[in-house]
Amino acid sequence: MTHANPHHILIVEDDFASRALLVSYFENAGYRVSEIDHGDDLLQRIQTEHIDLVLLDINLPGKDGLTLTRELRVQSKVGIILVTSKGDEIDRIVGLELGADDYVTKPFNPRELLVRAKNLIWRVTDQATQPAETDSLIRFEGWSLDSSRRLLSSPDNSTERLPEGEFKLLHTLITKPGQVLSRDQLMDAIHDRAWTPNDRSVDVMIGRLRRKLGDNPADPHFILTAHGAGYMFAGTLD
Amino acid sequence: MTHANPHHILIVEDDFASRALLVSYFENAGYRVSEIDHGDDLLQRIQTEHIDLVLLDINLPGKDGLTLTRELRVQSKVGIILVTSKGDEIDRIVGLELGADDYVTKPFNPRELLVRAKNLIWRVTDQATQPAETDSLIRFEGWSLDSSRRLLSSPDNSTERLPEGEFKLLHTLITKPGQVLSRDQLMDAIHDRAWTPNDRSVDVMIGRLRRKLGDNPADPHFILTAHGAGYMFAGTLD
DNA sequence: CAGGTATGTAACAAAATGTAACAATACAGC
DNA sequence: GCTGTATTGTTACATTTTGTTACATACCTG
Repeated sequence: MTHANPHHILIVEDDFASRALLVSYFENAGYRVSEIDHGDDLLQRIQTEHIDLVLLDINLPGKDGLTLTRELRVQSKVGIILVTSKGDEIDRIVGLELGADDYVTKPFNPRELLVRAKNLIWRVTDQATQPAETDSLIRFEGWSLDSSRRLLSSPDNSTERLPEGEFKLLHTLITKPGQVLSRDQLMDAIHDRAWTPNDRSVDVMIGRLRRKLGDNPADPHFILTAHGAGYMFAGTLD
Repeated sequence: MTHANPHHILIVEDDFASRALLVSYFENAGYRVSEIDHGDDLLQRIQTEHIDLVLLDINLPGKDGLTLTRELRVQSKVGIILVTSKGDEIDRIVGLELGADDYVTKPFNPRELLVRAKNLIWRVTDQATQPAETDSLIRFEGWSLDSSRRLLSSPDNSTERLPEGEFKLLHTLITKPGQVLSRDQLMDAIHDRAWTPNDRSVDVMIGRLRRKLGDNPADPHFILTAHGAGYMFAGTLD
């Protein structure tokens, strides 16, 4: 079966025969397949190409598959299936613990491999329903937020520059409208840090933002409080 | 990941020993675990409770695990891991083809099971980045509930903002009109927590909601009491 | 209709949030 | 480095929301 927009699978395997076998399986199943025989520029490719699933041999020249798994997972949510040859159970579990979604052992059952790949791609691409973020100008109800300069303009055309923290906070909320974000998530977005109980810094910053947005905290229009949960942006994006 | 709000795993397994083993694994790992010994009301539970992952035995009395997998996948993106006892490879692949994310074979390696569950939950909850609801305005008999702003408007056009808990409670009831929801289900919807006997917080919150809806508890129009069972929304949705 | 159990809710207690005032920190320009 | 300014973090206390308790009332069963 051919897809109008097939999903893209990257096979990283140094053994020619194994690689050819994998490629033929997935091409016959209608996928777009790329192949490389080492993982040294894997991170680069993941960043610059759109890849849904990586089939990663554990035994590779240069960086091994486990190292690559860890590095990959830090910066990407791509699906990762490890390909192992020996029966080394520990390696495989370590692979999972480093963030791989699954592993298959050679010789593998092609039917099982295909269905696992298909299910995983469904999970990976399903979540990709995220709004594009490169919009440098976000408009809502007469207001606008210029992401490139952190400029907030009100409907009466006055403009002020938001501090880094307040900007990140507003930007995080505004890119997930209607969704409650926990203090932990907001902390993470602002400072790449976790939230601890008794930390009121998010609340204070929400208060500062509300004032700049003309929001009355007793009946806010833009930033709502979800008691016991976090905050939510409730404005309407243009 | 904080344990303040642990992820919720549902174990469906008829064999007591196996079930107890699984429960202990996941409880020790800090998850919130529920267990049932048959799958007949599994679909119902998935709809009314927040569940991140289902561990599903294939051999079950009543509906078997494969049937349940297919039915589940039609209406939910919940994580599904099949638990198989015998080495029947075909069954397992069929399970994957029906939409299960993974399977484990008894006797299973607890370390592997835990890390697979953890990775899958990461995928499942990560995608929970759902786009804003489309049903943001619910109307009933002159009243309306604006989900995006937590606003309740009465027929005489007065409007008030509901607190988070009351909003979630009303929203849960109103989206299942005519259906009795137990205190446990309501607790789960409000706080992602289980209900314990002697906990009257749901009742109190129902009382607060009734007052705001102008409902006389002795003869309520919107929120009916199902004695010994729970509560039910009885209004007519426009 | 007595007795046990479940629900309604007022009154109170506890927890979470809003925010002013201040302290600490970062950072630019010198 | 130093100084002044902008930004962020902390604390304390007012307020709001939620949870608990106690008792009145309602319901069910025999």
